[in-house]
Amino acid sequence: MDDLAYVSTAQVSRALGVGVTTIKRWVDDGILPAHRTPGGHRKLLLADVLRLVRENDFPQLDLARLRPSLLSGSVLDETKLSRDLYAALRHGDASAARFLIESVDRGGLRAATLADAVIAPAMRRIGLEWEEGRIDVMHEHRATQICSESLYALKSHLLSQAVQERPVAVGGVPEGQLHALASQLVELVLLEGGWSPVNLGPNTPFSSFRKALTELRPRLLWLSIHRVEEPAAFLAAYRELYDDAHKSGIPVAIGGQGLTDDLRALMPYTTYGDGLSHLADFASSLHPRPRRRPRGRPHGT
Amino acid sequence: MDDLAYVSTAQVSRALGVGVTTIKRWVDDGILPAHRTPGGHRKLLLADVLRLVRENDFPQLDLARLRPSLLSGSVLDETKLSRDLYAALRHGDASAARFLIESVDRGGLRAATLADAVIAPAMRRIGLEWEEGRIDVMHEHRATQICSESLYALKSHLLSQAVQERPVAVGGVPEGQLHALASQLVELVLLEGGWSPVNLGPNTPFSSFRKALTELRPRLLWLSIHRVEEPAAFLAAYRELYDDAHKSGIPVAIGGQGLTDDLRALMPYTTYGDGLSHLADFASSLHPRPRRRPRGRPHGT
DNA sequence: AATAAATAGGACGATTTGGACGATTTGTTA
DNA sequence: TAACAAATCGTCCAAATCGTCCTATTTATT
Repeated sequence: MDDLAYVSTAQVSRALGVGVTTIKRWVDDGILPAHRTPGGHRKLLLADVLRLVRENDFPQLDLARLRPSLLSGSVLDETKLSRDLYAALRHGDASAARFLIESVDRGGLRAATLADAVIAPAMRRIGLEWEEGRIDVMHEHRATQICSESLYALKSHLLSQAVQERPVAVGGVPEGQLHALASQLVELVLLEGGWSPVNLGPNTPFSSFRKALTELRPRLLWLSIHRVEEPAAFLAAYRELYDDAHKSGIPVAIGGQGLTDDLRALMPYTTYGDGLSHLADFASSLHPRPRRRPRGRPHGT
Repeated sequence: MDDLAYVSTAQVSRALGVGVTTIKRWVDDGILPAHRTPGGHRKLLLADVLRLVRENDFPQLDLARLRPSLLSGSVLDETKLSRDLYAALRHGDASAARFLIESVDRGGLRAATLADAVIAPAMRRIGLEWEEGRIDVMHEHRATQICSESLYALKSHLLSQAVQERPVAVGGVPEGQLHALASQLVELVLLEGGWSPVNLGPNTPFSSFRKALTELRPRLLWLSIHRVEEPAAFLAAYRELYDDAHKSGIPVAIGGQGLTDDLRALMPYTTYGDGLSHLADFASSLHPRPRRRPRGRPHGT
């Protein structure tokens, strides 16, 4: 009875902007396929609705309202997801990539898992192919853009069901570095963990992070490191920032593939170099997230 | 049905003071976009109607009649919007910014207007304050991130009601340049104009654009120029790209605040340096959407 | 002024839509 | 398991919309 792939007539009618009676008639006339419960209630397969809307020129108000999972019952397999995502990114299929990434949310996978087990492998593989000269930078850029866009869509989704009163976390990608994707993933992980992330984006000077510490008074600071050109200068600047944060009692989480073991050994705490799952755990140790149980009849969504 | 986004032909005809038949004809002629129910009833998006009204400068518009709740008092004023957006960005109020940017679409403003009259002034003002040292880079970065996020949300919205069969346009920001915002706005403008934009993002080598030309066979290439460090090298690389595109018969649109008059004078076609409205016009000349034809007897014969 | 082409708008029967109604089903809570 | 509230059912009917045909108006050319 937990099959989320089904939607009711009322849900569809709201999403398509027509009356409930009309939906019922469409089903009865065979325009919309539907199953019936023993009691006679119509159960529409979301996939059918979406297909008909796309194939014909149906009105469509807000299909996002029909959020429940499209993956009827099938267990989410991160490995397969990652492979599918890789294929979609490789061929520049934006809508497929977006669908896959959003399905992660619908399927109840954690954001940290999405990052570590789905997106990271896919992007790493694309990066590898680029280094081997099997694809152009163009493909890599296109993949990054599509990924970024899909992640923003997902964030928008998480944001819509977020509660108030969240501790602030500030972070970004230090100066000289452009890879914004990792920082976006951190945003998602923190958002899911009940935080209010403020992403300063790529190429942000260390001084700006320090400014943000005093002005925004976050309870966590994160840094994504993609590659370190000059370790000495980097370490010096980082230590200064770290001292600042330490004085204010603000923990620092730093990670990314640019964070080599050599580097890590020389840095004061706290790294999440082994993946965003580490960061998620660390963050939730700072701010244990209260769990809610949905109450009452409304099964809507 | 008092659902918010859709209106009927009769409602529009009353609000605009024209006959119902006329509205129907406009829809049938493609002047006014509309969806169809399976039964054949037209469903017009309020935003599309407002866009038409705004652009054709209707003499008598009783739009308050259409949706009092949506337009309550707020005659969309780009100047005010821009000021409000500036304030939201300045204070890091992401949800306010997102609301403002989405309200532009609800109110029927064109994407090009959003870019030229709302976002550009707000971001320019923030950039100015930064140069004058009145705010930190942090604020500028935060504003950019918030803007970017809101624009992605808007794009996602436009995408959900897009049709198939769109010509492809490819573009991005050339190497050495990081300001991705402008390219995002181009994406929106093209999307609204019926294109399928492929954004290669910031810091894309010229060679990649050329690769994209042969591989994706776009019908338009766009470049966003934020700042040119070495004009000579830039011009050389650009000319090479332009020649490639020209050979394939692909028009090139180039613009951005880095495109000074000096530079422009030395470049082969087609610039949109004066704003995205220019780009929108240019793009729609390549892929014309149905417009109101001039009345009377056609010229010549 | 006369003319042709294109748009505007009213009228018609036929079709579609959506709200209202009491009866029934469904999922959660006691 | 019983009780309950929310959601859905089927049916009926008024209102809205459809497509078509016909005529009036506007506009640019002759």
